[in-house]
Amino acid sequence: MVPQKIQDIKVAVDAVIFGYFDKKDLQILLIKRSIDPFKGGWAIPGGLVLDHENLEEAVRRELQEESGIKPDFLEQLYTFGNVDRDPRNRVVSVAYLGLVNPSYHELFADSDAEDAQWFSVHKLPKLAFDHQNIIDIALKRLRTKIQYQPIGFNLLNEEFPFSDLENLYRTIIGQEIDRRNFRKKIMSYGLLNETKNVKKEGSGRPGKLFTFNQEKYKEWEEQGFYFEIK
Amino acid sequence: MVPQKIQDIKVAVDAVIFGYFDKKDLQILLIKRSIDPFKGGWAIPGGLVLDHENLEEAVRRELQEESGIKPDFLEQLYTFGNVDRDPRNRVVSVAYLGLVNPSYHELFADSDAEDAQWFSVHKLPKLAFDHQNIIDIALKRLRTKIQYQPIGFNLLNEEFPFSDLENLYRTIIGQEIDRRNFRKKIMSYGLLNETKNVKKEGSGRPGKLFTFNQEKYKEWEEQGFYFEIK
DNA sequence: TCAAAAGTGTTGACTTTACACCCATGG
DNA sequence: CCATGGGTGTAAAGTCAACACTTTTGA
Repeated sequence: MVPQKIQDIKVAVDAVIFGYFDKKDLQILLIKRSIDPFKGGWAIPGGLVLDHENLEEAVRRELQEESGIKPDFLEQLYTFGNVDRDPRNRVVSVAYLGLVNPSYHELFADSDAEDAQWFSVHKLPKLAFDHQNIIDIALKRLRTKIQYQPIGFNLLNEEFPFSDLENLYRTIIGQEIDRRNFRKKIMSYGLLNETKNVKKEGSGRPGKLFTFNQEKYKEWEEQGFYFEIK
Repeated sequence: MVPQKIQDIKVAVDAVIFGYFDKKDLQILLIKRSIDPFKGGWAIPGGLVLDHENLEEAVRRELQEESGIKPDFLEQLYTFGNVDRDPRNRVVSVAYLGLVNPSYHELFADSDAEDAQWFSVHKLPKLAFDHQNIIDIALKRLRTKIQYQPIGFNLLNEEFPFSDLENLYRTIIGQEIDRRNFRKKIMSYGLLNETKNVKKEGSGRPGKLFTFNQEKYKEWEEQGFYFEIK
């Protein structure tokens, strides 16, 4: 196929992990680099793939090592392979997009990173390598994807008031939505199970709590829906 | 980030190239391997990335070398990185999806391949490596994508009768479509420019020839449309 | 004049949008 | 009783689906 000249390219994985805290912005997980290049700078988690592990295993391991996070949803995003991405070697990096409910995960920085933190997508620090570009692409994908697959639920608590879902969509899409029409649409998909519980905290009338229906989720995940928000 | 143990993984690119001949099935470009493993077997074009070239450059070079094809449309599909993909080394392969109008491209097998041929997606030979899997994923992507982006035009001649577009959709989606509704919908997007020419060959009433509107294409490519075919 | 493919409209069903007031609770 | 957020319906506009006959050409 190709002359067997020795190839000098490294393979890495990186992860853009989104988390959502109610009433706040959409957040992204960043780690502070403990080694050069960009030592002390912020970057998305990631690292070189080990010889014996599959790509997704590699991302999960790196996430674990660098931040303690185990994402609920994780899918391949895009592979970045330009020759000048890394000042040391040529590195081809397979980027993943992950979703996490941060209230179920404690963040800690392990050996491989000096620190790990959530940052609002609107207030990101300057990032190492081409990571800002990777995040931009991830955000675009998330915004598109949430409109035809029910992945948003991965960011919410197991039981959540309807308004959480509403705010999540508002936040991710960055656009006002009509509460009545939104509720009708979501309800029509049959994705939500009503529980008998109600939200306690906060002022105002307590909202019913919902869980989401895993079977319906799978159905809609496969066939997709069309959910344009006006 | 990660201990600098020497990594032993190779980086390759592969391409699933679709071509469409009027009145025929959708076709895929395959090459006959001239080296082991799978020597003499059929595979999708591809090969190792050179140190100094970007990923997309690598695919284009390999396609050129192995078949003489320069795809009109080419985008990254997915990266396949399981540990056991290749019996020799570990190879991570970045797969691309390409579209070509075969009547504008002569196929030839160059030094790197014994032969290069179009195969109907419905009559593929047994394929090397995990290439059948890659093709399955590419087909799925093509079928989905053609329903929200106007990429189909890349498969047609520069001037084409409306029925070509119709048949193309029928073929790719593998489903009957309503001619009247289809035409209305496509026309409403403003993607087509009517020419003064008509199709000559074939029996029956000659059809007007159309070209497609590059500017509108770009618009719709970015914003996407929603085109479910019933 | 026949066969083959091109071209073309309308109606009813359904879906989407726009829009505002009352309700339940806690302080 | 006030503030806060939760919960709900309807009508008009727009879009989609279903459906069949006429036109143009070449043989």
